[in-house]
Amino acid sequence: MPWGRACRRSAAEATSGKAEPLDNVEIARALAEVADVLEIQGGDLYRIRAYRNAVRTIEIQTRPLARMVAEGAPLTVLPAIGKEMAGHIRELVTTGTLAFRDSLLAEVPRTLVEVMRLPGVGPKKARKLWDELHVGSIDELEAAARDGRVAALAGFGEKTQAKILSGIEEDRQRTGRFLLAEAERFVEPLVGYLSECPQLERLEVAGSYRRRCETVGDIDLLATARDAAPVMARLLAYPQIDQVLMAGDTRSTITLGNGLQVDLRVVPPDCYGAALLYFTGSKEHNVKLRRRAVERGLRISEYGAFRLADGAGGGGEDGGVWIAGREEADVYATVGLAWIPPELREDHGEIEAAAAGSLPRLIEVGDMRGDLQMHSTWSDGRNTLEEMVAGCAAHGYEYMAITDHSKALAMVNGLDARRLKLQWLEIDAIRARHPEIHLLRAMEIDILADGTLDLEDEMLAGLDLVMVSIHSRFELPAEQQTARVLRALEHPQVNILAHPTGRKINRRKPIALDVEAVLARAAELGVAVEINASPARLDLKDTHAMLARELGCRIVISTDAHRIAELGTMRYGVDQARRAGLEPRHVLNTLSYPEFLHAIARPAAAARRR
DNA sequence: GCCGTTTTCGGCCCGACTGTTTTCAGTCG
Repeated sequence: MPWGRACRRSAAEATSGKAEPLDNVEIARALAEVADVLEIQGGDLYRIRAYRNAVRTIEIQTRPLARMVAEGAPLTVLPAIGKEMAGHIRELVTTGTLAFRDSLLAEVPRTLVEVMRLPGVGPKKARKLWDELHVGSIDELEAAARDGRVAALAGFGEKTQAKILSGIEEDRQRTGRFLLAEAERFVEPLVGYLSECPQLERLEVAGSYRRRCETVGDIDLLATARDAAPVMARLLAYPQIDQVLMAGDTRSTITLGNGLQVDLRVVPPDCYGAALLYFTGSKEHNVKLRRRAVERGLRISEYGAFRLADGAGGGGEDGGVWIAGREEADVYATVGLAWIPPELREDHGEIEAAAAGSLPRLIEVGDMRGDLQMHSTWSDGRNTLEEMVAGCAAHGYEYMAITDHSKALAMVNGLDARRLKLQWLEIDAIRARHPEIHLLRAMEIDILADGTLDLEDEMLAGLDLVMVSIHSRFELPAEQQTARVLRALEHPQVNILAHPTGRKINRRKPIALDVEAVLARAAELGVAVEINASPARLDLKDTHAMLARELGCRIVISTDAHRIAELGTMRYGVDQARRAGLEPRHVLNTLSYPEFLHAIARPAAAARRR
């Protein structure tokens, strides 16, 4: 097959003079390297951040900066690009290199940055490892740690050495998958860019992205077009391409600057539905679907559904007669199934449910009537309480809870009883000014190491909503951690257990917790559990949320927004709820305000049993 | 280093806690 050839732009080509000018990916990478080395050198934090902000801007530009430079367009109109950055960009475009970056890299190797990212190692320790052991990469660090050279360094010790080794181990096991939200940040501009191609008819992102998995490995784009060539040409001209791995007539594979691999296939309209089904997966879902087809004398592939001649086996030279494939629903219909929402396609019982006509009416963002976790400038939020209220009102919510941190989180200016009372005064005033939304007095209260709460009981009684969560002592053994959480749930004032496992996807493992025991007890006590919609948390995760539903838990979805813009992350929580098969009736904050207040209250019987 | 102000510079998260080490980097939200 004429899949084309892989090609890679090398730095040598870029600097050879006859090559094309640097593209956005290379420009962003050069500035990121500056930020990395400045960090190791202990440079000014705000200066480092300025470079990182510039990188973020460049990463999502769909216009080539080189063209802007060539046309003399002002670069400083772009956010986070000032005089200095504009100068760097012009230098990179016109000379292919950046003297400032090169001078920084003369002092430390760029692989030292990976060393700095290990847990327990920061800029200072990375620098010391380089200066004293000449360790400049993860591999070199592993070797040094194995012969005990790391522990012998001043400022290091046996435990640090062991932590480094386990950190390297974890780093190696990391999946290389991207957070869904992070992938989205790169995919949405690409989809918008491709959509401007006049020959393009339909375009959809398939794969785990479409199933709304919490992380995605790569991106599968599926398109139909009368003529595939202009669509492929437009993809290959995308300014954010890092490498072209494959460039064929109907299929191309590229990587973007952040390493995300993107596959584009152009298929004929007659098999678009079948191909979308095939490339959306999951594999397990497809396998079961194909088996169901075989039972009915059919064959389903990415090209369509085919009726096999009597006695014909699957996969033979006679592929059967094409009977469907234009739309996904047509293909499902051939095996007697209703169309199944992508989020459910994990072979978790959705095919049986579709066959029985009992697919859930999945929850949607539009069902949400309130947001129940967010922070303001009273603790670590970036917007004032009133700004958050206005933000929630703009989202059309009927109610909201402001949940600043409690005093145990001193570093985020957590509230003690005195400041909480002051906040209540402000809440009273804001309630008067914002009759359009019900503002609940709430708090995200730390569960202390022994399972007690970080707020006095008499203050708890003054809250409309008590949310509890863990922000410390993540490493407790399972038995102790579970007992800690269970003790907190038993407190009769507690309404919601927030981000129950405390995980940060790709960054922090969940706490050792008997999730089933906690969910079961929460269900008995009438304590709701949260699906935290923050893209890096998504906690409860999909399977835990499914378990919560099965156990009869009350469930809420909230954003944990620390600024107005993050109120929009509700959709990621809803995505996970959909993957768990949740309907609006399973989620308390789809209820009207009076119904919600009634539903969130702890049943008296449960409180008495304490 | 950028931004926004109301044009020449201050704000931009940061500061208590932990573990390891013996003075401080890393962590947490």
